[in-house]
Amino acid sequence: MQIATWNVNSINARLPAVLKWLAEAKPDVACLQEIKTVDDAFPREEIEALGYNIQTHGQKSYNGVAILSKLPIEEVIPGLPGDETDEQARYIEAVISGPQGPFRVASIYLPNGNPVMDDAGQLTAKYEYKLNWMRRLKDHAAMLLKYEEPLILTGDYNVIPEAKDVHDPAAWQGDAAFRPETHAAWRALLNLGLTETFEHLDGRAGQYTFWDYQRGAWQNNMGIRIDHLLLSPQAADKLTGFRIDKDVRDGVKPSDHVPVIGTFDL
DNA sequence: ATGGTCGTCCCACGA
Repeated sequence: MQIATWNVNSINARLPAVLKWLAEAKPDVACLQEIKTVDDAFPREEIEALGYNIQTHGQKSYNGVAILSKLPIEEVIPGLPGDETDEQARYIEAVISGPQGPFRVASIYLPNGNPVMDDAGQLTAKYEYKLNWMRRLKDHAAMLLKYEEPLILTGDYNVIPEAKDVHDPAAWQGDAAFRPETHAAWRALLNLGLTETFEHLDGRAGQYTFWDYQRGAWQNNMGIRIDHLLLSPQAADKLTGFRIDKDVRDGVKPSDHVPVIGTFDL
């Protein structure tokens, strides 16, 4: 069972690249972020033709998340609980019918949070929104963990966990993905009892999931690791592999993120 | 060398 996450940076701009990768990698479940479209404009037919069921939580121009699954999708929760006034489409969760029983996945597009400081040296509303969103995610994850079922919380977390996960830590000092407050919120989430897939299986430095379009970042391997899979104990027990499909970054009209895939005996 | 690239949608803004 392959469960993937990929920030596609517009599903419609990325459709040829997404179809090519789905056909080659054949993930059973693919969580997409930044689809940048409303539900009605999602290219359903082309993706359904590859054998996927589709659930979207879209938004015009910005954000938007989706879950593609070759297996039946049962329950769907669009939107991160905890703030009825939050209008940004950054979370969708679904229960999937696996061959050995149901498991739960979430496709997460955690806020970027930059810029962190305003001219007066105060934290910006954008960064406060990121920190609040991370608190809401922690609260929701704590509730989900009580189900004691396989749970995979995956997506673009916009969090660089450690210095080894960035090409030049000094250059990213102060960025919203690498701030002490961000790291504290990240650790609080992990401390609920979630397992970080990459750290669990590999943990080596210099393996990235995002390279900026600017400054020849890809050509010079100036990347960061911000796309993650977090697992409940019941999912971690079934984890068998992990990979980053970094070659996708070399394709035609690539996203600035690449797919990240966990393999499970689920 | 203080720019540089995308995507959305048409004007800046977000990343």
